[in-house]
Amino acid sequence: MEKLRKHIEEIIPITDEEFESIKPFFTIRRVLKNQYLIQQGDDARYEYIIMSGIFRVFYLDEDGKEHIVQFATENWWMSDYIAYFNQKQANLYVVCMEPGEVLCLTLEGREELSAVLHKMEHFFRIKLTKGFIALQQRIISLLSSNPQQRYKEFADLYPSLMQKIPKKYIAEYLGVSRETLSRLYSSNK
Amino acid sequence: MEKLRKHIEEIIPITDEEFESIKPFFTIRRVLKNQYLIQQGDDARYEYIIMSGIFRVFYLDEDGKEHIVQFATENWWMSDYIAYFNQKQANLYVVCMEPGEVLCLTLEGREELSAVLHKMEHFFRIKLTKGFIALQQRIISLLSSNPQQRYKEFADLYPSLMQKIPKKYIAEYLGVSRETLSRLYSSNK
DNA sequence: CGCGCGATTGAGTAATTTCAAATCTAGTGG
DNA sequence: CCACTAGATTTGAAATTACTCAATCGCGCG
Repeated sequence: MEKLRKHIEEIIPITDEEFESIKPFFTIRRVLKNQYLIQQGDDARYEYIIMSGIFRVFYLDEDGKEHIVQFATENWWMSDYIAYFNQKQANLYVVCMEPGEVLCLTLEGREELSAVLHKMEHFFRIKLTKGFIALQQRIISLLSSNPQQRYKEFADLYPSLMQKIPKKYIAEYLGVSRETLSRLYSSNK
Repeated sequence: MEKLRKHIEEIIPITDEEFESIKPFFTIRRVLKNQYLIQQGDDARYEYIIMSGIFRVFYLDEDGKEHIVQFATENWWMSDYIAYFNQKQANLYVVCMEPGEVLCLTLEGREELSAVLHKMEHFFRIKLTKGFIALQQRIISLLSSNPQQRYKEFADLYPSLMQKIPKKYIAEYLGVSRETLSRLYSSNK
């Protein structure tokens, strides 16, 4: 839980008392490799803050092909946010690639925290702002860069993930087939 | 300005007094067709809330090709958010396609409003949440749908824009050439 | 050692882009 | 009202890019 406090205080300092009131909203959960936190059809009851481990969030299309919405490691947030915020059934999957621990937060918890503690609403807003920017960057990248450039951008942005994640998932993140990705970096240095 | 109040109260009710304190943060600006609100290299001083008119936000790549980040009409927000939130120089362009009026808000204004009025921080958070979800939807669409499906999704989502916006910009939004887009709906009904 | 998963390679195919030209349309000025 | 123009759309054909499918290779783990 100390990690959570550090995480919050990267945005805004809080008192011991405040942190004590925040803690009960989060529950900790240990996750094993290949375990699913969310599957299509589930209620997306929680969003997860990652304490340790590596996860991927993906959409499975009608042809059974995976498309990766995001990777997530320490201090990242993840959920099927479309389902979570609208309290609908999940369309996405969240699965563990490297075992670890996550903190779970319900939407009611998030909203109550925001209502009761202005600082927490601020915290969530700032996190969302950063998330929003990151998504917009990715859209621009998808629209304007070819697969080769996108691969390079990804490698520059997330060097640590490059090491730890099978290339085929990176391909699914970039929106190319794994064969194409393989050819990109074998040919072009 | 009454429109602004209505816009805010779609999320959260405010008192007359509160609205009076909010108003001074916004300045109104009339915009002509083909006028640029932001150009690459500018300071992205403002975000804009659209009272009327139609706008597009786009990225111009090294080949001089446009890639549309978003369209915007009444009650939408727009800016080069990457530059705005980081207070860096803009990489994007914001240009008027149908004349109208916008409200302008600086980042300092946004932050001060958020700090002083918890309700406004709430308002911004909720708006960001919706924006975040929309961007994620678009990423999933870009990854998992072919141009034909994306075109249909766009038409379903924004039927009014279909009428008012030249097809070539829709192509740039969907990430296909205008020729390809043209062929899509000429062949496939 | 052998299995299973991931990565690579090759060949053929499908989709999209590019470039060029023709057509269409809305707005302007005579 | 008509002719003209600029921009938008469509069409055609060739070139490019990425995909699919299939086979092979490589490696870690039991």
